[in-house]
Amino acid sequence: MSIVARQRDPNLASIGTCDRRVAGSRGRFRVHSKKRITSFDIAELAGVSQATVSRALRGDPSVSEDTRRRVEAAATTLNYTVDKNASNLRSKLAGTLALLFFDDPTPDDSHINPFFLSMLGSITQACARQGYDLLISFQELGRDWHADFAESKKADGIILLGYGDYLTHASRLEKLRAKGTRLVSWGAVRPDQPCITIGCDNFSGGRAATEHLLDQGCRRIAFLGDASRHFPEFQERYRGHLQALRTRGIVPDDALQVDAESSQSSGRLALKTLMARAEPFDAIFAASDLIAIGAIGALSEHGIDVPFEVAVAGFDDIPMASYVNPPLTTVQQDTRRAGEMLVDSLLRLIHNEPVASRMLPMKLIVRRSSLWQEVPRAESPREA
Amino acid sequence: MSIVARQRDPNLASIGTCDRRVAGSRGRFRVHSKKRITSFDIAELAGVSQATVSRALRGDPSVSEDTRRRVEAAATTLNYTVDKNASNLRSKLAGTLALLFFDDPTPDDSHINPFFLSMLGSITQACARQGYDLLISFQELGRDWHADFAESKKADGIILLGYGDYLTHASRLEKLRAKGTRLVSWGAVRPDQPCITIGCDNFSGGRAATEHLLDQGCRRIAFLGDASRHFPEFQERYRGHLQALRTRGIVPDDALQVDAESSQSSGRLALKTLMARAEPFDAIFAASDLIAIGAIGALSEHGIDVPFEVAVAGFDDIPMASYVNPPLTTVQQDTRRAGEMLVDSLLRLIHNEPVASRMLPMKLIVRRSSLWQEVPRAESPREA
DNA sequence: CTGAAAGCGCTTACAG
DNA sequence: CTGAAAGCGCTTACAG
Repeated sequence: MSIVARQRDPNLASIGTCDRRVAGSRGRFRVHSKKRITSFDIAELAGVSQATVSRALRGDPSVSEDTRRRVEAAATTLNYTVDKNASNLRSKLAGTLALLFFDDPTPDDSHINPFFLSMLGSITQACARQGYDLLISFQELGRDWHADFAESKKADGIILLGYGDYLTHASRLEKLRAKGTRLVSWGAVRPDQPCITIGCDNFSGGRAATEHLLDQGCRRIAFLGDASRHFPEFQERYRGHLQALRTRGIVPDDALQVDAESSQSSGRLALKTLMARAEPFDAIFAASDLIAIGAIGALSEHGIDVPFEVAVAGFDDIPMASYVNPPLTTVQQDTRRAGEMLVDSLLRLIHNEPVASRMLPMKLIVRRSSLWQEVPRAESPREA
Repeated sequence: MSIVARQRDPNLASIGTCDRRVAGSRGRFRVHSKKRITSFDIAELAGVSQATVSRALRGDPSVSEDTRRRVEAAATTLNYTVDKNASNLRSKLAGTLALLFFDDPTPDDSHINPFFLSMLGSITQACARQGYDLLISFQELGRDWHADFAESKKADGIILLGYGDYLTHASRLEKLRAKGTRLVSWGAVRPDQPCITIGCDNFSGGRAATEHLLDQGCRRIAFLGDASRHFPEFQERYRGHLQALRTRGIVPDDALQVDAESSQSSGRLALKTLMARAEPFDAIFAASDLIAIGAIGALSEHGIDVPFEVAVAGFDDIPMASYVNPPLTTVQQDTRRAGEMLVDSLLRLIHNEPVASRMLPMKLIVRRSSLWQEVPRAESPREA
């Protein structure tokens, strides 16, 4: 045994001939000074092979309990950490998920949309619970986005997040899929989605919000939000809205739909556009809370009272919604659950387990912005 | 040249003897089918050595323009992406920063503190601008946190974020530093900080808020927030608060300070504690907006009007602050700037450039929650 | 300006 | 249960 050790360390032979103080001075041999501590160092200290160190540290069941303990002790002593790059290179796994975040940096708020911030938080936490790291990357929507994480082996899979214009993405998503990239996205759950998608039940949410406004006695409900194919989630909400109207025998009026993207400034602008049309309206269903909050601001500038003159409902239930004045009625999306589902689905994809797109239930949260009952309404506009 | 090629690919020799169809059928040689495309494939296609491919793709100036173009074309053709694990393993750089996020998961809000969410957003964006990826990791404050990113070579440096009890961290930070880990933290900028720290000018912020409240005529200003060494940022704000009082000749009253951590529920609780003490107070300076918002909620439950009976100021200027009722006077921290500074400082550290801790200027944002002037106050409590 | 060769620090068949 | 050996896909001196 000692012979083996001697063979391994040529310096050992010279110790006998060394001055005692020199030999005693640390660093005479084993001069790891600036060198990284590797599994070989642990192996030497624990008296096992490097391969065994690797197995022990990864919890391979074939390693004996006794050996594992010795290896772990040695690793602790030397303050050793496995080099992830080497480990990933060999195993072809990264232990990391990537979040591609698409944000249209609207000029007014350099702040990120609070809804997505909340999603981001829940995704991060879900990853942590699963023992994965999360790599975050912002992608400006306009630019050519690169999702090299998977190909470059930095991440095992990708989560796409953002109000996306999926039409412009479709070809890229297809390309990624062709390469075998594991991919899940947050968005509108539809049969034609190019990848596994987790999303809120936008249709039911839109219907519930509009039904609620109808229940309040509103008859001319404006929809603020881009209802085109470019914003499938908004479009679903709009479809739900239309369905609620039709079920009650109300003919939708195109003049009451104004495009808007999810920001306060856009909501404010949409309200002004709506006012300029001089169409009477008694309620607003905004495709997102930010739009709703912007619209409420514009309404109050026009001296229009919410909810007594115009009832307002939003979508998302961002934290701010319960603090605006009046508190905002909205459709809540369970971001915590959403984050969990996204991470869970992606991991299933990575492990080649069956996965399907899924729709998460929404919940209508009624707050003061939509409540007319308190004061009976004098002159509510009739249907044209 | 063709001889070299022949040596490289033993299959080449047999082509002549093969049935034409077999030789023609793709996959007879070069069976990359499931194999990853590597720099060797690019080298072959571009007619250069693998080393040259590596140089060309990294933009090494020694590569000729012509060669670079050929290599890039080949890479595009084969849809090649550099394997980051291999590249990092060799170069010992990750192109990634890690964000260790310390959050005390308070029972009431599973949501992340909005202030940090905003910091997270700005840090992510700053990283993107610098061409770095960001690895995010949640650390529960109570637990033994592991910052293995640097050692495991997944990240080139670490940003620490969170209202930290730095005393409990100090030893760990020291250990990391000893290992040579690049580290910057967000927090209280003090001479005794164990690492480079970027932070708001909490002292001036606290002073400004209290001076403002004094200017409004308030005389008994309660401070809601943990003012112990365990929350250095809150402590600085408290110190600023005390200084403002003393400058005006007001003797601080310990009975007006109530511990609270940054959450609404904690703010609510602190307000109740304060009320239970039966000490008169005419204003509240909360160490954070969340505390302030919680306190306002509790005040309104007690039928106490804000701002006419009690003026309130917070700290942070989270997005919600301008939407609560009444809108909250607060001390704004420039999160965008903060994120930039953190990333910038960390990169300087990584590049061995000189860096120093820095304090960012704050800005008092006066909103309605602190404004008494509108209605002259009847019975303001006198100093004891 | 380019190539041949070594090696980063692991994991994983293959043996025993 | 453990070891010897190969090799993951790059980067980087070292030559020329």
